[in-house]
Amino acid sequence: MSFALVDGNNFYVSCERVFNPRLEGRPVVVLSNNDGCAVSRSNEAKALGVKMGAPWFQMKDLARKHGILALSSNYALYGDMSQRMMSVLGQFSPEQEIYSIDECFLGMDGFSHFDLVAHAQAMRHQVRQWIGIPVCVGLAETKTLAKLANHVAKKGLIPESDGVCDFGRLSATERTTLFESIPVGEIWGVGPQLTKQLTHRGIGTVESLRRADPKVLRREFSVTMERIIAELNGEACVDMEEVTPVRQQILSSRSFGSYVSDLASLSEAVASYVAIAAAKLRRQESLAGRLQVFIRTSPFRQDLPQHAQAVTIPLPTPSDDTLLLTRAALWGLRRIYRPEFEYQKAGVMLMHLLPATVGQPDLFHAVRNNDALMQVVDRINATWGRGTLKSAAEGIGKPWGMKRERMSPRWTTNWTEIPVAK
DNA sequence: TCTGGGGTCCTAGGACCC
DNA sequence: TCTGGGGTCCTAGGACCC
Repeated sequence: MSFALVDGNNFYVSCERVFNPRLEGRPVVVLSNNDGCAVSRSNEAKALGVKMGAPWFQMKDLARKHGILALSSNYALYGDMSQRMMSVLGQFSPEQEIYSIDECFLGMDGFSHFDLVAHAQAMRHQVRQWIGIPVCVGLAETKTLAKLANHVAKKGLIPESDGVCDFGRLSATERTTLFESIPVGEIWGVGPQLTKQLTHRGIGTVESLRRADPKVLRREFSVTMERIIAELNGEACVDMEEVTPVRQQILSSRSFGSYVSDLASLSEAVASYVAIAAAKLRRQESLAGRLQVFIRTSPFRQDLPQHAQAVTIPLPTPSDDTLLLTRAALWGLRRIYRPEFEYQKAGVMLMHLLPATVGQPDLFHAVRNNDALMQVVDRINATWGRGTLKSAAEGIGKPWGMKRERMSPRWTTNWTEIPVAK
């Protein structure tokens, strides 16, 4: 088997730079919702020590001192740029798995007569020219190794690699030397906890994990660890997933722009999250058997009284009806709500999903379910934008809504915000 | 003042079945 | 001292990913 992993460099920042060249060469970060944490950083920002996920309010001094520019996240822009990038990359292989907003795997089986490195350079060039996003490419015989090769390409660990790394071109000893220099935590699937436990056992590098006994580590950790070791040794255990599998749960939650303690605002928020989740549910043609509502205060504010609670509501029959789901959610919210707390976040999770075609309607389905209405709502919102048609329970002004003070325009998805050349 | 959102997989343990 | 064997389903919690 042979895989390529293509990954956009500092993806959100790169999207912003496409439409605002003044960001080029400067330290830039893109913040999470509510302008909370740094989730994408330009190389210049990384060099200044801005860590992934660092709370922005703690970095204000650093930002002032070095002129770091911060932007609110603009998912309309990133989502659209992602689709464009993926469609260009999809032309370089018959098999493509879109793994996240900024990366995809390409199946490279049958490309053995190609110069893979030249092929990868062609991808980089094409994406850069047509979309404006810089990407790196990793090539290897398993997905785990392709991810690792991508890391090597991005960090420039092999001189003159120029954004592409093909493990197939390394001799056995070159591989060993390289793997001995990479910490075990860089491996796909090895997070902070496993890094700590592995290092404790004297397994601190990629090479030492590759040579570890898979049976022993399976007993001490889990099958996942055994698979990782096999993949590091070139035995492919994880195949391409070309059709995105339907979700098994759908979650919609947000932090509030400021703390909320009244039931009316919480109800509006919960109703809004139900609408988002239910629309996703209908798009994948599923029904939900259960719905969970949760609310919580800020865990970072231990100086304030804490409350976090969830309630799961089994639905009488599986449903995808926003109005019915909203009623269930608000019923649940009233059960867990306590007026004396300052809530920071609420959310709704749809669970026990099953395909709409096998859902068993009960005798009163036709009178109670709003199938036709939902279709109209989805169609109108698809044409005119999310939230054009909504339930009154969602509220109008949404004063509890997200803080986004530094948002760039939706350059590519909204006629009124399209860039103008003067 | 201010700390993201949305997922998956795996394991353990309890309830329950015959 | 010793109390069957084999299975499913569900939930909670932990770890990981981007």
